[in-house]
Amino acid sequence: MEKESNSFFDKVYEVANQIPYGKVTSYGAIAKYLGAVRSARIVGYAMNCSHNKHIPAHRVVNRKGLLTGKHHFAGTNLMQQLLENEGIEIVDNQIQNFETVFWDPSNEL
DNA sequence: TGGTTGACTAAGT
DNA sequence: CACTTAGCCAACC
Repeated sequence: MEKESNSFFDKVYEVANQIPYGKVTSYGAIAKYLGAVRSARIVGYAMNCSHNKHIPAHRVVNRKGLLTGKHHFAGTNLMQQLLENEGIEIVDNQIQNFETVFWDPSNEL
């Protein structure tokens, strides 16, 4: 039951799990919370393996609020469907009112 | 052990 | 204002 996650990935998973319902965040925000703003790419890389974990990766988008990683989901618009199911409006793969639904772990945690 | 990759971000053209 | 280039850093082969 070791929760000591030495890997950067596991740290990302913990933060992603703390994303509240109906909210989204960016890779850079998670990286910033982990103290590695420049490792935003690593966060996205970690999400690549999130399928094995129970991580709401659909709540994590890039800084522009664009669903860049939707291609990695099962369906074509599965990621968008999940977000819309949480009350988030998405048009052209871009989150509307991004600032409204944006959740910054560094600010909330 | 070393080199490539990538669900990013910021800056430049 | 939109596209291009460069820097970043950890995991993967």
